[in-house]
Amino acid sequence: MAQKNRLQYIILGLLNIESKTGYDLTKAFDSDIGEFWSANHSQIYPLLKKMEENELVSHHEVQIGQKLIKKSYDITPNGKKIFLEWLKEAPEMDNNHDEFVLKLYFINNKNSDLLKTMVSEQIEFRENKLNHLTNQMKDKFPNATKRKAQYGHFCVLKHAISREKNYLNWLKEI
Amino acid sequence: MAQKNRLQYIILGLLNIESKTGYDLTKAFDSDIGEFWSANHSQIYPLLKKMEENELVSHHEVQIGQKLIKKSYDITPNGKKIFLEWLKEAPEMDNNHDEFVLKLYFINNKNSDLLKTMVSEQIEFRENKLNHLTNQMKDKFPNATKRKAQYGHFCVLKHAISREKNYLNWLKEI
DNA sequence: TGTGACATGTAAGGCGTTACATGATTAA
DNA sequence: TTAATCATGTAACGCCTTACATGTCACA
Repeated sequence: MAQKNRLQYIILGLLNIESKTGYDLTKAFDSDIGEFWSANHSQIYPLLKKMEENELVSHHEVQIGQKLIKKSYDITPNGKKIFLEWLKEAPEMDNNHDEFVLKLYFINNKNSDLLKTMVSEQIEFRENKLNHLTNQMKDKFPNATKRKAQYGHFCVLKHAISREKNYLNWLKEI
Repeated sequence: MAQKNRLQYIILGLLNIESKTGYDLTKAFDSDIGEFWSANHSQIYPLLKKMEENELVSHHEVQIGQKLIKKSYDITPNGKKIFLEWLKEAPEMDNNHDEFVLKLYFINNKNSDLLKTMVSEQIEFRENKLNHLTNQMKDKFPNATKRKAQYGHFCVLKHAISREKNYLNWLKEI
């Protein structure tokens, strides 16, 4: 029944860069990562706890002021292993989230084979999608009358097409 | 504590076009609507039941073969009212779903004031976002060295920027 | 001395996915 | 006659949002 649990991998990816607190992670979702994923602190803190139980992360305490002690989380060797395995799997296409972009975020070597494979697979996937969409456009809106009768639908379809074209251009640049 | 419950509005919008069965609605999410929203039949059937209890929809039965009886759902006057109220509200910006595109899908009159207002508000919103992203780009990737060190992050940000530009072009065409 | 950012949690409940279940109809 | 599609449900469970709750620290 297992669902994707992608938040876990994002956290591992972020901790793989450097040790962070729950608060730091929360902020990351409001800035960088926020561009393609969101999460609240109320989701992050319990998950970190669970991940620590599963030995994917550990934490050390950092004294800040007189009283405040931060918990800074670190990725464990096992966590790294799990993260890298996930990164290598083919990204799943989900309507709501783009797992390809998510994985790309964590790939920093421009010349890695993984990157090349992922990009070319993604190009193929997107080309199929674009093809499907342009066919839909031809079928549903062959003339101005139909375009007018369902203007909203027409606009949305046009949007999807231009989005895919733009996506492809971007992919080909990489 | 109420969450958005946008699926309900999509169903109302689809039934507002014409009477449909749960199966028809399910199929709609695999084609047209699937471009920007997804839903499974296991979510749709119980929701239709609940919506009928709340008098947003009703159903009539249609005999198909010897034994099979379909339930075709119709929007009620109250359902229409609720749907139109939702359509008029400013779309909320959510990281996962684009409520603007969703609402646009249901607007068929090219010259409606509602469309004009929504589009211009959306343009403003997207321009702010684009601005914010280009600033981020300047801050984080001022030179080739930094772009190389975090190549994935750089690509993702470039993607977000080109996506927003593309979105704006599309909006301005409408 | 008070405001805003930092910091960390828990609880309730709705939303969405996956799986389980069953049966009818149509067309090859 | 059998496979694909049509058609309609329920159950389990994880994910996510909203709200509740508390306290520290830096700076003006």
